[in-house]
Amino acid sequence: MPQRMLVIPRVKRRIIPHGGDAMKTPYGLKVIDNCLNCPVHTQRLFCNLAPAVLADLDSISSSATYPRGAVLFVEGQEPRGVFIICNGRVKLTATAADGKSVIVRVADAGEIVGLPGTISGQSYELTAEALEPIQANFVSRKDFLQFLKDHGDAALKVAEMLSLIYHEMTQEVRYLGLAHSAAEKLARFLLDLQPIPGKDAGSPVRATLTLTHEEIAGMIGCSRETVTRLFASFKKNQLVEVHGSSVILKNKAGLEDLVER
Amino acid sequence: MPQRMLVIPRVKRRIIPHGGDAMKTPYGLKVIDNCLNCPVHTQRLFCNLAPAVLADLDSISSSATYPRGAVLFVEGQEPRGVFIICNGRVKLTATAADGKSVIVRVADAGEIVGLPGTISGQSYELTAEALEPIQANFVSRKDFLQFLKDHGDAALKVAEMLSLIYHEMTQEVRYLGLAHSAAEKLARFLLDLQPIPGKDAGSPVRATLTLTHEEIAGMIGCSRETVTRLFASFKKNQLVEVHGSSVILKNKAGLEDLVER
DNA sequence: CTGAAAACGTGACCTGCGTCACAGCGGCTG
DNA sequence: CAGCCGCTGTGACGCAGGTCACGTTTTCAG
Repeated sequence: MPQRMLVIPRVKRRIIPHGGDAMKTPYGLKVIDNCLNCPVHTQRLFCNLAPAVLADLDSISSSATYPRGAVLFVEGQEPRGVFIICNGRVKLTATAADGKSVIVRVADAGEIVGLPGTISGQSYELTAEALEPIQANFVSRKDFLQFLKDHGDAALKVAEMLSLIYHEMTQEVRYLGLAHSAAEKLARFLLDLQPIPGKDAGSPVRATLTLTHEEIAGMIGCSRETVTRLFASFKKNQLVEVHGSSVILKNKAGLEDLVER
Repeated sequence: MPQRMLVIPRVKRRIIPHGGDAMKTPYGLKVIDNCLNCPVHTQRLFCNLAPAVLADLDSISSSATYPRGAVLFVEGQEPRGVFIICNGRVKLTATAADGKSVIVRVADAGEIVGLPGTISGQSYELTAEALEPIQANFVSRKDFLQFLKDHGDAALKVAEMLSLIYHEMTQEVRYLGLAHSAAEKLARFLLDLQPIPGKDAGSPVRATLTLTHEEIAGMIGCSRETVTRLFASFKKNQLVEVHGSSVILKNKAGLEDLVER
């Protein structure tokens, strides 16, 4: 497999517009220019950390935007540091020698990628690629480790984050190891989607699905064709409805049946 | 599936004798009675931590021994705390509703189990069961979190451990997701075994394998019969030799071929 | 708008391995 | 020492889903 470029400049997919009125980049991102103001940080990342600590983090991080398809790092690389995602999503994949790959996790805004490698010093075990145009803060390994040494509470927070991504990884193992059929895996995948909070009382769950069939196949461990076929069969059986990029789980109980059994 | 007892008192397997001249329990363990003296701690666990910190840890941990088959915790339980394994090995499995299970990781002496759940507060995601009679120190969640708050360097160390178990989990995903055949998975499994350090210069690698075919099947994600059949075929093709519980990789290159391709 | 590439849809084929069933075989245990 | 249970070994069978091949639709850059 040829070594891929670190940053693939091609931007293929339609830009997903983000709400808010911040400055727009060529990729349609709103730019966050300061860690202290970043809503993501205060909400999820290092919540409850003192502003002084955040300011410290800000001083060592450098922000950048990347187009869709940009590769933040490749598995096997020496860990250079962590990327704190401000905006957009990043997919983390494990790749085999023949190019076959499994999407282990999709990191959303507010999450950190490259954390385990950076902490342990072992080479990155996954490849990180932007699913959409993203903005991310990079913190070098050296600076980040020093930052954690200086701020014990941040270190604890990092341990918490590691626990969360460990949890997501466990889900992945369940997909790959504990399913009897591809249908079961796809059903579980659909049920795991974040429901759109819009109308919550209504029973048919809606969710947005910005992954291709091929990417879904990577996540649940089957071939692209199987995903296509299963979607067709699910539609026929009134389990789901697909309109563009939004999925409606028409019969949630039916999907749960597929998983439970 | 019936809820299993927390501790299964039956001891079926032959006791694996441990070296050393410490006191022997009914299970054949040598007992370590103090964290400060425990060779495991100083070597791997919280290495480089100040003795005062270790003493603190000692004061909040309670030691116990468990027979083979004892279940330290079950997936889905509220996280009660962590178990620091002093002696013996613990297998961590994810189980499906129908009883099918995947061994995610085997934790050796010096490692901690129950860490992610304890840190994040989410319920244990795996089930921990003693593969052999073990001795372990239990630290309650409350005490452990306080301990980490008090000792920032320990928190960093915990983050490191989490990174390591994350790494092992990644291996598991590779087994389950990126292999073309069961033969490839078994070959990778055999190559991942810890070689016995005895005679290192000799090319045929030796390793001890204290897992049953069924357990191996759980680790690489296939059926017990397939493991048996593959072992037979590997023997026929002069790839491995099995003598009791020790495995000799006669043709390491041949095994690597199976993995690479 | 328009052409090309990516994504989706579907049929045919075939094989790897799960499943079932049962047979030897140690080795605890009473 | 007898009987039982857990582990290993092997054959037969079937099918889920991978793979290939190709057509259609959608996306998007210039």
